[in-house]
Amino acid sequence: MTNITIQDIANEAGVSKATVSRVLNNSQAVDPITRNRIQTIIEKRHFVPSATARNLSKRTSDTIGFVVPEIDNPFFGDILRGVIEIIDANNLTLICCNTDDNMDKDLKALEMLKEQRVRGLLYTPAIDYSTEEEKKRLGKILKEMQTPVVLMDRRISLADVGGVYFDDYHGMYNATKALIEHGHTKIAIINASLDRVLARDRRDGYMAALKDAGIEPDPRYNLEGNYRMTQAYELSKKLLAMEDRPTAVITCNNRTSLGFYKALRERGEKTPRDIALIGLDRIEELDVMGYEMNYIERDAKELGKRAIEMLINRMAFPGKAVRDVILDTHVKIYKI
Amino acid sequence: MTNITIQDIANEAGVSKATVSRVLNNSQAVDPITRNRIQTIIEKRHFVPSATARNLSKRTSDTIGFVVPEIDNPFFGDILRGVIEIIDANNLTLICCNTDDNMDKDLKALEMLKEQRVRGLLYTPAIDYSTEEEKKRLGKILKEMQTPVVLMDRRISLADVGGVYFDDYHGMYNATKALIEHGHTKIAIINASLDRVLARDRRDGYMAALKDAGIEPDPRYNLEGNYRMTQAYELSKKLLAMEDRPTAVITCNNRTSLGFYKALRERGEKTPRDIALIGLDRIEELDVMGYEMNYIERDAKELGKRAIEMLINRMAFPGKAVRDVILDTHVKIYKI
DNA sequence: GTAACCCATGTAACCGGTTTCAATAAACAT
DNA sequence: ATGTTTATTGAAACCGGTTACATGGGTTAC
Repeated sequence: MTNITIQDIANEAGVSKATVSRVLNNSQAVDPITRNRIQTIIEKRHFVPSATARNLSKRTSDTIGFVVPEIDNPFFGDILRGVIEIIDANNLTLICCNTDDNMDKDLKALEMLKEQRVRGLLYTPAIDYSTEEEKKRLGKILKEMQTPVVLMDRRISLADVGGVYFDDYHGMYNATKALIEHGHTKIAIINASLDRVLARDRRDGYMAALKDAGIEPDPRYNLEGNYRMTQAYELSKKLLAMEDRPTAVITCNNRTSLGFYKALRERGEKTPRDIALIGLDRIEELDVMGYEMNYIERDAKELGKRAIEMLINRMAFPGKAVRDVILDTHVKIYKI
Repeated sequence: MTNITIQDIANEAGVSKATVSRVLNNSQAVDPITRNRIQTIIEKRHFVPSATARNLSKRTSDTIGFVVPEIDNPFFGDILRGVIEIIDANNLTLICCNTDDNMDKDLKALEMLKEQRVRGLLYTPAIDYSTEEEKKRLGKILKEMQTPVVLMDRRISLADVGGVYFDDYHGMYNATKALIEHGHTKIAIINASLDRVLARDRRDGYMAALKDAGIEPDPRYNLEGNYRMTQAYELSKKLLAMEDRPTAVITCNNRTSLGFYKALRERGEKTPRDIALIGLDRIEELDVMGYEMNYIERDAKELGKRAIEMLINRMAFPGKAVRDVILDTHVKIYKI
């Protein structure tokens, strides 16, 4: 009933388990005849060695942790897809965690992954931490994991932690610029919390474009949300109801775009007739349907690939200096 | 540099590692004073015991395998989300695999999960196996895993394997019926491969509705695909170009719906003006945008929850008879 | 013929936990 | 005071692999 072990194979082959282990790992010369005999038995018995025992013995594992805030968001789904492709190609194993953008769940997930002794960590931190203390705690836990960490999409400044990010600064800059070139001056941005570097980058790109065009930014157009559709919807509702409302809007992820659209639609309005929109991230379904949403394109699958590649590299060369990867973005305009 | 172990804690506390283990597991009475001392040290040192060692010693694990064909498809993303919620609540660990609907990758993933000695398996088999031999091989591997298996969404008849499925028969029946009631008689179905039970169920539901209405089915309207957008697109293109083409179409998943729309749009046509459509599965983005696609609703997240719940139950009561769960579907019609 | 070497394999310790069993001391009963 | 029970803890084996080191037979060199 119980699982067959290396000892069972050794017994049946009349050798010691060391020899079987050598066959399994191709680690030392084994007499071809013996090797053959052992391999035959292994196949006949469908013996698969226990990764648990191997990991314990080797004091390592081939397991990678993957922690993101919203696994059912296509953005992270695409990232995950990219990650898994490389994972498969390298015979690694992926443990997935979802945090709902809730730092408590982040910490719980990291704890669990430490317990699992993962070899590396791919991580998009929750948006909701704020205090310096929480940040410190996070940094400490990451350090304690004794394992390379690669951040995805969202940056936190921590020593020794690499990351793959999008160039949201220029994404926002170019999107804003495109709107300005089409005559817009009252441009709103539905951003995430400015506590976070990424959101500040986006705001900076947006501000820089305004400044370069000599447009005075209106603080009322500078919205802070949390990446969720519901909140973007609420913010948009207010925004659209303003008497001096903007003529163009930029969002900060796919959910925010949808939230904006929902609010807009409720008013019986639409883009670009009543207001212009440039969304952050393509929404595949809309594109296929021929629904022409302008967007800042970011290749999430590519980000996933680059992140896991960086992680594997860091696993291979632990000492090597960390260098972030910044991925380009492209502004795709149908009609403003 | 290396990880701190139970022995380190024991040394520092001046006790044996057995006692530390007892504290960790609350498994036996330990003098409150000793317990306190040990716990303090554990916290001070941020000791997290190795799951690997524990698993080896206990000859079990808290790890669940999750194998699906297309992790970046929102349908599976939703399932995954449901699964993870329950996983978290039960302090389990989830290993994710993607198969691209390719049975070779299925087998490779299952092998890997066996190696990891997972406690249970959530599995949506690839669509592309066909021969009896392959099916046998799959059954054998699943049996060899010595672990409960719960199938998700796609059924294969194997002894001792439970599953959670949607009632696609009635979904299709009701969708077809709705179309008929709106006057359609030439109704096409873009299905998956009829090698599979699920696709046959759907065809049966569709056929039954036609029969109940006294409509002779047209074999040319009975399309077989592979769940992918590209193929649905090709099939739809041909279908729409037929001279005696159907007046209504039913698809078999979200990708198929999009493929159909793409083909339709290329012809400058749209629903429901030129042809009626009922898609299988809601497409959230379209719904939010107010794009009124009729659909057969299936709650994928709920399926995920039910599947992992069933799995946990089977882990707890290994002997218990297997009983499948069939989830209802609802036809949502905007305009036909 | 013997020393030096190589090849194939076995022995045993080890990884970091859990668990059974035994030991000791304190508490209790008589 | 002595025997019995109970509470707390330690010693040691075990889980299923890996690996450093030892062993022994067969070659080769001289």
